[in-house]
Amino acid sequence: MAIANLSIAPATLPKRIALGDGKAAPKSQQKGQQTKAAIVDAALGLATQIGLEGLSIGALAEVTQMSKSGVFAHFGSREELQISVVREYHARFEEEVFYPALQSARGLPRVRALFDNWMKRTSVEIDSGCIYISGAVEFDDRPGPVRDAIASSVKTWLAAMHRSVTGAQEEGHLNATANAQQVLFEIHGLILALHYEARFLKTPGSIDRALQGFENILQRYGAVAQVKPAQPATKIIAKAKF
Amino acid sequence: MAIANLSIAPATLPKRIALGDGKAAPKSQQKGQQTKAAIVDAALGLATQIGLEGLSIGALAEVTQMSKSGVFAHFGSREELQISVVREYHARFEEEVFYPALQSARGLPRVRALFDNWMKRTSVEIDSGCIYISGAVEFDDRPGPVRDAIASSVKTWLAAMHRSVTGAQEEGHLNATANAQQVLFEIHGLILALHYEARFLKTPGSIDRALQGFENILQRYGAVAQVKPAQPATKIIAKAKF
DNA sequence: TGCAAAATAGCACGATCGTTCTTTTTTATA
DNA sequence: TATAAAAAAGAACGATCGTGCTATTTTGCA
Repeated sequence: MAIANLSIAPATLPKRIALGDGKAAPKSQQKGQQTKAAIVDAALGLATQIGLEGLSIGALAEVTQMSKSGVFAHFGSREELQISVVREYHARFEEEVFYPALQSARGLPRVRALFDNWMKRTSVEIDSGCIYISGAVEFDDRPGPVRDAIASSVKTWLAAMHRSVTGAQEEGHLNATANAQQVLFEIHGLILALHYEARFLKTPGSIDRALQGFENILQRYGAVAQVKPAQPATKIIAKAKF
Repeated sequence: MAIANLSIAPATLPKRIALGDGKAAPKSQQKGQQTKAAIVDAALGLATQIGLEGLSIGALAEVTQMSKSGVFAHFGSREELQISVVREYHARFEEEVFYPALQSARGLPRVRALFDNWMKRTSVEIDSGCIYISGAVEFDDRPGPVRDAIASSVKTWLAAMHRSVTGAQEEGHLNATANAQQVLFEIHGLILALHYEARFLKTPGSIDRALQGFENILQRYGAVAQVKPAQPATKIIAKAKF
């Protein structure tokens, strides 16, 4: 199960075969997919730093110690390479941010876990860069499949966060009259401000400000006290009530 | 007087001579500065759409009906052209967002006016693009004078907003115990989320969400009711108290 | 009006880009 | 181990890029 039913098939990964499936894995291609995965991995590393548009096949060939045409052959076009990178990013985001949060109980704990994981990833990306943010800027008025891939991934993730918020409302952890879209917008703003101020402006203390902003949002939207989720968190603001 | 004492001299504009200054304006260069201003104007239009990195001298020459070398000669390097664009953007931002807000009274009215103007500009930039946002992504790990120019402009503006918030605290319009940096971070997040969701994701209702978010922030940080500033505003949430 | 200076155009350069085509090497299997 | 297929390399293409150099045009002033 992926973030949503419209999850993207990880075509670039070496097919993570279901263990003990009985049926032998399709043996037709092996080395190809393997090096393709290595190329996508390197491309993802380059793209997070210099952006999907800055990603060049020549530079990628140098990094992977391959020839330009050798790299190119795996994708058929630069655009297809970019899409593969977006898909790989999506898969890792899902694996790192979404899935682990499902361990937390439905309601406010899961909202907190999702945000915490999102924050952790964004904190790392202060150094490495974020494709969802740079890609949005690079493709915001350039229609095409790359833009569609990025937008679809982001929307999938935001929809997952949205579900967790409405879930928290249904559990009575958040004010039922609150507009979940509004909550999401404000949370999204915190992440974007963190990325901007920490990565570009290098403003110290940005992470704490994002965390504090999240607590402010929860408080405003009527979060009642919860036992903090298992993950080590930073600070508790909401007063105990239950 | 500019946003801050470290304001940038508008070297690219046709010298906006002080009217009736007595002294004759320096006549040594005229046509040159004039076409240079026209080039910068066209460059700004291109850069907001496709970014400072996407800005090419060839495309600029085509737009301005000039030769590549004719355009190039005015700047000496592409980097200098980019810096000129940033400076021009800064000047217009100042003129459009900062100065008009000084008409509003110190304190909360001025904070509201600054944010309203910022919102208006950002709303326009949903279609045209914003150099402070795209530039941050393009140059976030590329040191150099272009990055410095963008960062300096943004910091100047954020510092101006920061002063207005502390001013509102001194006037007793906002909670004196509030952290102004925190307030600014959250406001900045609203602008960034608006740009992201409206321009890239094309999510409807984003403008209203940013406006609502601003009211939420003011309410949280103890805004007492104010007579709304002269500018037509959208909605009042805070309850009357004074 | 003539003349120096400034502004603009023309042209070519080296570099890099994505892509195509052909050839060589490597892989997987019968 | 032989062989066909897949993977990778090599070389070249047209296009675009920023930039430098030289010629031409335009400007402003004596």
